[in-house]
Amino acid sequence: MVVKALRKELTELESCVLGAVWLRGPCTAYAIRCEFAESTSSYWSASSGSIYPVIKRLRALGLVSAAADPSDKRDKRVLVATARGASILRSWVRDLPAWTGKPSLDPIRSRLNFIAVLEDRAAQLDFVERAHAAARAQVHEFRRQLPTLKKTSAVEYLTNLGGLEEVEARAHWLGAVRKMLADGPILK
Amino acid sequence: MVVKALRKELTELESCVLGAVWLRGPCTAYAIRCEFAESTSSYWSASSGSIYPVIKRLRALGLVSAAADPSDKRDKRVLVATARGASILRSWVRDLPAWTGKPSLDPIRSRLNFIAVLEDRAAQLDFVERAHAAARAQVHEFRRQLPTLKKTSAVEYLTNLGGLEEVEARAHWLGAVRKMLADGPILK
DNA sequence: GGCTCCATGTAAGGAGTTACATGATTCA
DNA sequence: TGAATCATGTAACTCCTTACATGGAGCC
Repeated sequence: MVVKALRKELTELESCVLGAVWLRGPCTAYAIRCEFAESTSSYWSASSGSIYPVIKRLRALGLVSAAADPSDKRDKRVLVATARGASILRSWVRDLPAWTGKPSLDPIRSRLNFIAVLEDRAAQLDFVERAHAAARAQVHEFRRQLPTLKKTSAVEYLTNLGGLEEVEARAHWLGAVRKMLADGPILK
Repeated sequence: MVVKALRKELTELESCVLGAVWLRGPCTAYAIRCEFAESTSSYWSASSGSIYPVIKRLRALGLVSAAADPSDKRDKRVLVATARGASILRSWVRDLPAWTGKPSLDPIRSRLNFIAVLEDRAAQLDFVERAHAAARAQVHEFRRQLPTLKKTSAVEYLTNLGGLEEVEARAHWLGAVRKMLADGPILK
């Protein structure tokens, strides 16, 4: 395996796949794919068309190694993160780029910018209330699954707690938007 | 101008550009570009290489119309959203897809998943504390500029309030992570 | 005359998406 | 024996990115 130089930083997806291999390995690419698919915060499709090329790149960079499983007649390959892979992962985690401190791209916030396109108060209120309801539903979803995680894994518990607090904040904010819209003039 | 059919939904960027033209128009593509560049939540580079092709597509779809300014010797074109554009924008704002209810992709949360790669407690604590400090800095940044927005524009005030509440939640969460790490065992 | 800002674009490339394709294994 | 799952991949496409290219307008 020829190890290519890192011409630039890994993408978020590449880093997360590397992390998953480091954390769960030895395991197959398929297992990683399933984990991404089941994950609550699956912002990636994690289809075979994305995951296998990512693994290929990580292997070419010498960050992940793959060994064929002789007991399996299929093309099953067992992945492990290399020492170099762990080192790159470590600096990805540690060296927070400046943009990671900024708020994320919230699709509700994006849409609220143009709420004036909804011409009457009823339509604006309806929009805000549906977004609010969706946020509260997500809060309940997180609250439902947090207790089991608390027993299983401290890290998984904490990451899900982060998701919970984010959607709680969104729900709280939308409550304020709703109140401002109900009490004040139409937004334009 | 031949109007193409919408073969699928607009991307978030395309919708936001359409929204900006609808809101600020008549204006040039350059003005839109500047607005995106200055925006706090600029998740897009908004370079000319992205903005002009987007405008081109929106024009081809008949959502934005462009008129040459005879008083200007340059290739200056003044953009306005068409009625069809306003209608598409309206449904983009109104019809929230299911995924918009989910928590966003938080790079800190992504990294926390693999915090075990930082091998000693000091390194883990250092990571959490730096993320915490960055979040609090962002909170102060938002708090600083909110009062002026309150007077200027209700919508801009509300969207920035949303950003503030998100980073406040993140800061609060990282405080909890810090405490758990300081009081309990190392994360793995 | 040169510098900065206004203004519009193209070209090459990368990363991720959907859709397609293949075959072994396991279990009812 | 047939269906679901395990397992790996390719092909075409889209969108966005960086870098490059051009030229007028205004100002010192």
